[in-house]
Amino acid sequence: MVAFFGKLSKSLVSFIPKQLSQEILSQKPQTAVPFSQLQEQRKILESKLVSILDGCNSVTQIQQVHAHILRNGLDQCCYVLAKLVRMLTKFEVPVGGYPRLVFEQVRYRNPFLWTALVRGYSVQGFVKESVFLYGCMRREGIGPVSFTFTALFKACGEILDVNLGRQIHAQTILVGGFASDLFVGNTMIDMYVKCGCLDSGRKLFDEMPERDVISWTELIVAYAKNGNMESAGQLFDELPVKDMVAWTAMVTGYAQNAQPREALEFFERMQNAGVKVDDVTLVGVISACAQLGAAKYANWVREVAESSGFVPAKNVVIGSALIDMYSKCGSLEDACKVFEAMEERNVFSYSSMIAGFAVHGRPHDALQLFNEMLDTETKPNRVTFIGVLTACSHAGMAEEGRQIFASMEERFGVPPSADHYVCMVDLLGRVGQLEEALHLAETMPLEPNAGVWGALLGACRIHGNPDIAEIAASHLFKMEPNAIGNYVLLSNIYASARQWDDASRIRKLMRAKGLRKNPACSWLEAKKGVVYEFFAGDLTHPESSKIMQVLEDLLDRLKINGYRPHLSAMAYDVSDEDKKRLLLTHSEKLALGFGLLGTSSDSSIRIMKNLRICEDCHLFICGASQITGREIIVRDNMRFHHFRDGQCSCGNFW
DNA sequence: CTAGGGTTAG
Repeated sequence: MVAFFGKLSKSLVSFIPKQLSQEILSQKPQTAVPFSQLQEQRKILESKLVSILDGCNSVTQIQQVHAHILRNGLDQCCYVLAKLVRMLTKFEVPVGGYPRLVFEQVRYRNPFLWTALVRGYSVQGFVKESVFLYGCMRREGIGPVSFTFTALFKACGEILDVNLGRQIHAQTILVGGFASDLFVGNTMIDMYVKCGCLDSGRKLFDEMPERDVISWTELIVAYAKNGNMESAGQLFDELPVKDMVAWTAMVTGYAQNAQPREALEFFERMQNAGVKVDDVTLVGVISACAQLGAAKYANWVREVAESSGFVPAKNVVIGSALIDMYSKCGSLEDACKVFEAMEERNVFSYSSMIAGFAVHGRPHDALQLFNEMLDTETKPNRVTFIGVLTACSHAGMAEEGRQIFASMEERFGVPPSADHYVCMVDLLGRVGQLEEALHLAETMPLEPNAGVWGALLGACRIHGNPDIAEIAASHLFKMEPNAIGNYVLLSNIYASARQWDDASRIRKLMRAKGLRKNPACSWLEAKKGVVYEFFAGDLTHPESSKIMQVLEDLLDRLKINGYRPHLSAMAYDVSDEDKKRLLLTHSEKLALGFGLLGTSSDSSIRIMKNLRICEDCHLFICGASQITGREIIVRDNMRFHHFRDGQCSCGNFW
């Protein structure tokens, strides 16, 4: 019987279309007897079978139960069969096949049986069919139950069809009573916010007769995703009973909105409130630590995770988050260790590790890992390719990059986005093919974003091409009129090309727009996790004279090795002596001087900077790493530079 | 049946 049925269902799966046929639905079904009015014996029987079905964890097991039902002439027990349909669709059995067949074999259909099918269609993404079936159900005079509506709203949220959602919303009121059902209300809020109609969701929330922590949390998350942490916080404060999920939503919300300190503060409050923490909470905290980029936090969060009993090797999400965090905190070794130890790896783990290699200037490791990833079942996604292309770009591997870019769509089904074009323009630009990069930007099939022109402008700085720089900048000034960096870059490109008038014209433009340079700032962590900050030209640090002495000494020794201060990019109308002085007090040099003074000679010096490292400092630190024999790691706002023995991992492209 | 998660660019 089982074998026979297995065969039958298989053939039906392939023959019954997923689209609903009018013919089948026009058969006359009849309303079933309500469960409460069933005979006692039948009640017991159905309940028993339902609990057996609940325990099934494969389609084969469900088929066995079904065979038993048919064998014993119970094929009109619609409560059990509704459960059966529900279980089948849970296992992603196509709803047009087997579950549909079960539905049709029952003559006396109850709301649960109908709903099971409505749900089935909706979870499999056949929303229109699901709604159509709901219409049929209504025509037959079958009243919906609350999860008929939750299924429909969930589907609308998936396909972002708010108009359909509003129609069904109207139905909940028309049919009566369902609009005030808590479950239905919550799914409606979720539907509205998923569709981007936060106001509708909020209105619904305000009008709901009954709300629970889930209703609140849904809105808190919606505000957070909209970048409105103020409203999220307000709601959170008003929330009478806060649970772990609500707290986590706040922690994660701050982390996702680039407010890592607030995220950590919230996490602390959460712990003080005695709320339990789980892996989801920790992922938010780890992400906040990644943004802070400090080893101090990295070590702290790892301890928190371990003391909460979460092992990175056994939790793929925690592991992936840690890989990202360690690589952003400058410790590629720790990132690798986590990656190696992981028992399961997915596209996030690989992408994070690949991006880690790319940003730390190890393109070959990135590409090797990409190839290893392809050997596994893991499919790369658009983010993976950003990492891979960035790696190619840093290694100057234009040809490999081109090939991978071309293979994205045809081999991996990932259509290149504007961001991938950014990588390609960057790739071509870095190797000096500026004309080609410009051509790509001008002819790409998508609308070029600011990143595309920014990459081109950056390449013009490396290769000193003011003409193409002007084209790129003209786009950028329109797209990002207030982004100071673009003006600075263009002005420096002009200055390097000795086009002083143009350079000062740009400076004037900046002034006219009221734009002021962000003060350059570098910082480093000394012992005990104390952070020291240095601003360019700022000699107020108590050890400034010692720091300057160290730098002067270094400068003298570097000059012997052939170093010359890189003055050309400075557009200031001051004497060369003053320029040299200004250069020597760049924030990253001050931090370096302090690092050489204040840390033991066997450890590496880790400096962070809020802007891109300057050309002169890059040269200076390269030399310093050779003279002092120290490893110096600088994280600027773009990437990591590992200086060792007079070489930098970025290959002088940055 | 309803709520919170990790990767990306100049």
